[in-house]
Amino acid sequence: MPRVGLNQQTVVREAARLADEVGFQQLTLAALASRLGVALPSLYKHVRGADALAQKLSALATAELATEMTTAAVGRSGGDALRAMAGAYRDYAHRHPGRYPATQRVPDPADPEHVEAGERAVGAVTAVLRGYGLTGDDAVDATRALRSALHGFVTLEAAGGFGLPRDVDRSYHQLIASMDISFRSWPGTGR
Amino acid sequence: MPRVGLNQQTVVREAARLADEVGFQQLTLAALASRLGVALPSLYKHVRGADALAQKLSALATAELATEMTTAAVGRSGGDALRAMAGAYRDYAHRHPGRYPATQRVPDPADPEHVEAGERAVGAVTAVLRGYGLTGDDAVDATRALRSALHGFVTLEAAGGFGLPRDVDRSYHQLIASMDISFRSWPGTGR
DNA sequence: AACCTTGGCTAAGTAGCTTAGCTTTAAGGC
DNA sequence: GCCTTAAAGCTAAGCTACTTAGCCAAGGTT
Repeated sequence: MPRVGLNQQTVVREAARLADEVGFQQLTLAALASRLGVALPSLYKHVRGADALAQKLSALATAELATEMTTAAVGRSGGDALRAMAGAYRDYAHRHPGRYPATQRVPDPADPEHVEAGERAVGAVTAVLRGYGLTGDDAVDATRALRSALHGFVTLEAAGGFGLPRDVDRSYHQLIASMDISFRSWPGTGR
Repeated sequence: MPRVGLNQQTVVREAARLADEVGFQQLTLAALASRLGVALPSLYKHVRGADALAQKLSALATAELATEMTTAAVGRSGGDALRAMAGAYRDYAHRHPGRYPATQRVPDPADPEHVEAGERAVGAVTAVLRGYGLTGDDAVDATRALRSALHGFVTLEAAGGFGLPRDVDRSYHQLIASMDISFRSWPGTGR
């Protein structure tokens, strides 16, 4: 039988494509193998198993997301940067419905690329917040707040949790606008 | 063989307990059956299958969460009500780590109790926002914002997504304080 | 007491993941 | 140009989990 010529990268990339098509939960080794034209156990030559594949997919998606967030914010500051980054975040989740959930996995400490990607993503947020004059503990709190808002919104939206007809784009716009206001007066919010 | 005397309610309740112990993803019919002292297929006399069980569990958890949110906010208004409700929300997620994820499932339209529970939960949020003078489209946007923030925070926290040592309780407090500020000036945030 | 509904059971089939161990390809050394 | 060998594929087999089919007994109803 002619070799297909796979390696870890091709396998993980195809898994990402498949996940976007069928959903992260429905990503299965069997489907992936048949997509790659290979018997299922052959995948084990390239990834250690289903869990390891999910972890690698997480690393890939996190790196992509970090890059898009960073790119969106570059050359902007303050509310401008915030809106651009938030837009890029939700846009990524829309374009890659199967990869996005993978980004929520905690980076594998043994995978330097994964760790680096996670740091880049958080760093992008931190950089935007620095434009509001937020540093130290305030920056940590604000980063958590922003990540919560973005992730929560995108997740609820994907789950179909927003039942009402009210335009979801506008709701997102309002959410980001409210975060902008919050960040401007952050240190005065509760201590 | 002596009958155990199960019914749907006992099965779902035990599933909730088990989920809290082992995690929602690890809730399995096999474990549930052995916990109830019954062979696995016997469960099918009470629930239609694994998916239906998850849906029933969602209904149970949503109802509980709605009740706790409502109870926390009763007799309070404005920021006071907001803080109480937000505290109850996160507290529920902490006390019931297995049930909480189940609440994110969209209610089954064919299950009136489930639908009602979902409406109660959203209604509790809406009621709090009415205390800020938010109604109509503004209320819809603000509800989505608040749900996103709460759900996002709790989810990231549960996933271990907050790596830094900075106190998570304080970050949550700051998040709620910032939402309070946002809601006070909501109509002026972006239109 | 006979009946029949219901809650339990065993058996068997499906899908998904994993491991073991074999074969063949094709790359590199001689 | 052949030989060796690492790597990439394969089949076979076993595990866990869910589901369906069909049987049997418990226990309430008439």
